[in-house]
Amino acid sequence: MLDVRLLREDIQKVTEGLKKRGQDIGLTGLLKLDEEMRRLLKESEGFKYKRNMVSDKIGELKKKGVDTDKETFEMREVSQRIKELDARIKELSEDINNRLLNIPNIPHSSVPVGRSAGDNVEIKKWGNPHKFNFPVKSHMELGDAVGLDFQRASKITGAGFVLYKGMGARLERALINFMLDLHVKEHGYLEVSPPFMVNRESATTTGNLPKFEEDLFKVDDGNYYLIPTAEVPVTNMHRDEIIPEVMLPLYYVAYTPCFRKEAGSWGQDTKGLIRQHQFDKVELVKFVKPEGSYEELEKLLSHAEEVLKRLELPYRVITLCAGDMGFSSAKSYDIEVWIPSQGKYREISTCSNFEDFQARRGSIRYKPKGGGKPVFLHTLNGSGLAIGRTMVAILENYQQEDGSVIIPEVLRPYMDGKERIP
RNA sequence: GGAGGGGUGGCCGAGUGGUUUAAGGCGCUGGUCUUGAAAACCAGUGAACGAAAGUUCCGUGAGUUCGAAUCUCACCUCCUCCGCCA
Repeated sequence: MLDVRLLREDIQKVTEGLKKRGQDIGLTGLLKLDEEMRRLLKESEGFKYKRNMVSDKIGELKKKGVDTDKETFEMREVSQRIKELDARIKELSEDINNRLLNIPNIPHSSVPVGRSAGDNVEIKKWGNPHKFNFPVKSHMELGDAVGLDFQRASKITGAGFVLYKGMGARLERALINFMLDLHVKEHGYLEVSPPFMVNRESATTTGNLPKFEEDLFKVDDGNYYLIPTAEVPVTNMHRDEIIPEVMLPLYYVAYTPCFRKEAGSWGQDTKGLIRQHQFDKVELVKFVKPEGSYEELEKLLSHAEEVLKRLELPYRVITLCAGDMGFSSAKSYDIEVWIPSQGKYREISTCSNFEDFQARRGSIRYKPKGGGKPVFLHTLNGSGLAIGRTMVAILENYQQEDGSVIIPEVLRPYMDGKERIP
């Protein structure tokens, strides 16, 4: 959420920032509402001051046994007026808030201008795609032998789900454990295992609500939502909290399944593991002071990259252009892994700095050491990594002519030393 | 699912209609004292809006009243017991 004060003080800057995203949002109406609300608030407070004074006086007079009918009658009207004003103020502030909640974050100055994925900028490549001297198979073709069962998942639930069996299930679990261990033991993250359903407030903090409700699975029973990423529950760990400065930075890593409706992406990646309604992901989340948040983003990115380096999977990193970034992000990098069957790099992680956008929505602040007012901190997160797509990359990049798949060395300790599946 | 009891500042805890501008304690910060420390003593210690005066916040939301932490209703949540259950 943007700061209303920024709108009041520099509406030009905000408008330009949003234009960079390709969004032309009129803000003058919002400013008018804000002005009116503040005017009424002043008026209401004046009446409240009066009410408090006279009410105290009534108390004293009554103690002395003096008649207070005149004052009581007068205050009855004042109270009525306050009630009306407060009702209007509440309406206005709800309206203002709703509008603010629907405005995306302003891109950081280093973010390239652009409308869509075509304008993203590649900044780094690592590893070389392997040359195969036989026709490469897709992970769907390879998957059968290692226990990927799409047919049965579809019978059990429907399209967009997968059933892992045998060594496939084992490989998935190995990936989760490998990634968690790396981030916990070597990168200094605290492992958390959060709820997989969240309430409205939590989904609003991260920016999934109110604008993107159609992307979420709703659990009707309790007004809960299945999480689309661990970012949602983990970021909300500190919602409505004021953290002592000495506690910062906070690094968390969480493994969770993720549930997404994928509304609006019909027809893309309909087959295979790339796009599923449910997939597993290991997610990195940081709470940091504003000053260092962009260095923290670089570090976060390197932590996610490290997973691919150790798995020896070729990848590249791109900076997302303003138009291709997520709603809440101020700057995002995508890591894309090489997919041999498609002959291109595909997204496997997004690392983002949200600055204080989410912190403001969720009121997540820290208390400065030397005293002073609480300050909104900066939140960041990134996949480290998406398990399903990592599975795809391993199956395809490590495939052998006979249809078997070599297990990357770092995963073997998690698989009883096995070197190859099936 | 049934029955009962709670939710007050960083923490503990008093407060059942009007000097409560939320007592008191602990913790924390600063000071005095001390060779240094501890102890003792003194002072200061929540948040939002506002230039300020001030207004608001005692789980949340409605209501009663001139006036609500305090009374009424609904909801949320925690605890105890019973039942069911991984």
